[in-house]
Amino acid sequence: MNSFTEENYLKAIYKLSLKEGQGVSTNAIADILKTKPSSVTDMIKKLADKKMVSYQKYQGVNLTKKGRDVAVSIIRNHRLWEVFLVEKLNFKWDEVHDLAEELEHINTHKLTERLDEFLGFPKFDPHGDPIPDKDGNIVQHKDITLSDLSTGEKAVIVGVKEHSKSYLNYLEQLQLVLGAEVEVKDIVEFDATMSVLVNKKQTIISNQASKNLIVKKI
Amino acid sequence: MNSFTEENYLKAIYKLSLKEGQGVSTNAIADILKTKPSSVTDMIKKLADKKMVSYQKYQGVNLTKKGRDVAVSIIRNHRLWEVFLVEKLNFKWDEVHDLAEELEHINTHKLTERLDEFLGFPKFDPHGDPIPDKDGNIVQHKDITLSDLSTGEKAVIVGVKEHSKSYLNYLEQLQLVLGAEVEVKDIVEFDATMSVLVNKKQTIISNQASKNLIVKKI
DNA sequence: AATAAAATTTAGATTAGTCTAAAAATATAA
DNA sequence: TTATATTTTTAGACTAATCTAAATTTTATT
Repeated sequence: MNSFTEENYLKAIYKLSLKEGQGVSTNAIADILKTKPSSVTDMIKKLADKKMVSYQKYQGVNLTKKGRDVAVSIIRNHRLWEVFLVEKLNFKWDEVHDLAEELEHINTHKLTERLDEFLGFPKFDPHGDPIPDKDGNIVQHKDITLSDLSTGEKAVIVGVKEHSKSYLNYLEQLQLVLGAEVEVKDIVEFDATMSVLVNKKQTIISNQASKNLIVKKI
Repeated sequence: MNSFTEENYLKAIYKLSLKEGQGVSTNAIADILKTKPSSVTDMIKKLADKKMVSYQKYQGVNLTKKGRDVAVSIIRNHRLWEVFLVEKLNFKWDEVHDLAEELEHINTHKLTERLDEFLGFPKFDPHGDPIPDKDGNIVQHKDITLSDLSTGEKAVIVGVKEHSKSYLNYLEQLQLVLGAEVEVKDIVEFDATMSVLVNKKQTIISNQASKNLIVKKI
C-alpha cells in the first residue's frame, strides 16, 4: 500500500509530466506540494525503490506504468468525488477541491466503481476536467482558450485551467460557468482585454482570466 | 487539528467508557486499537496535554467534554457514511465498516451536515446503531437482546452488538436483518440455543449469536 | 572555456507514532 | 500481609516524512 504522501507525490509528478514532458524537476514538485527540494529528493528515492518512478540523479523523474496507474486512479477518485459533492450535496465548484483531496485517497476499487455508477458514469468533473475511465484511459482537453478567439467568434465554456477559489468564484459572478455561451465582441490590442457577451450581458475580462478558460467554438 | 490516530484513540476511549464506565484502562485501549500498552500511555499523555482527556497515572483515562465532542462527531460521520454506502451505493451491511473507518476522519462540519441532509436525516445506521445529531446528542439502545426473550415472545430486530463481517454475514443468510420479526419457539435449557421463526422459516441459533442481536418486543 | 547562478543532493536533526525490555505501581491470593 | 501476578509506565530505539545548511552537479553567461 501507498501512504497518502506517496500518492500525492505521484499525482504531482503525473500532472507536471503533462506540462513539462520528460524528466520532471525536483523544484517543480517541491513547489506544487509546498515542501522543500530536499524532501522531494528523499521521497523520489523511496518511490524509485518501489518501482513507481524511474530516476537518475540530477536528471529529473518519470513515472513508471505502475506509478502512472496509481496517479490516474487517484485523479479518477478525486474527480468522481467532486461530481458527487456538487451534484448530490450541492456544493459549489469553488468549494470541492479540498474535500476531494481527502476523499481521493480512499482508493478502494469497489467504492470507486460504485460511486461512478451512482453518479451515472460522468465524463467530466465540475471544472470540466475529464474523468479517467476505470481502465485509466483519459481524454485530454484540446486546450482552446477564450483568449484564442477572435472578435465575432462564439464558443461554449468547457473547462478551466486554473482552479483557485478566487478565480472560480469570480467566473461564477460573471456567469462564466460550464456550458455558458460566450461571444467575443471586442479585444483591446494593447493587453488582450476582452469584451464578451454572456447571457445577453456584456462583460470585460482580462487576458489573465480569458487564457484560463477552456472553450469549444460553435 | 487532530490526527487520524488521535481521533481513533478518542473514539476507542469513548466506546470503552460506555462499557467500562469511569477510568478506561490502558490495556483495553491497546486491545481495541491493536497496539501496545506503552504506545497507549504515550498517546494518552499527548491527549491530556491537548485537554482531550483527563488522566492520572495508573488510574485510567476519561474524556473531557472537548474529547467527547470530537469522538461523538467522528462516530456521527462514521454512521452517516455507512448509511450512504448501504442506501446509495448498495453495499451490504457487512462491507461498510472499513470504508467508513476511513471516511469518518474527513471531519468537516459542512460536509457532514450536507451528507446528513442528503440522506434524509437518518436516525440509525445500517446496523441499528443510533446516529448522534449535529449537537452530539445520542440516544443509547436499551439493550434487550434476543437471548432475553422467553418462549412464545415476538420481537423486531433493531440492532447488533457485534459488528464482525462473519457475524453480519451469518445473520443475513438467516434473514435476521434489521426490521425482521422473530418469534421464539423453543429454548434449550442446557446452552440456551434457540429455535426461532423468521419469515415463516424455523431457524436454530446459538446463545453466542442471540445475545448479540438487539430486539424490541412486540 | 571559465565562472557565476541555479538546481539538486547529502548529511544530520526533528517530530509523530510506534516498539521492546525493564522498572514501578497496583491488584490478587495464599 | 507478604508474595505473586498483572497492569502500567519509563527508557531508549526505530521508521516515515520533514527540515536546514552545506556540498555537489548542472546550466547559463560572459
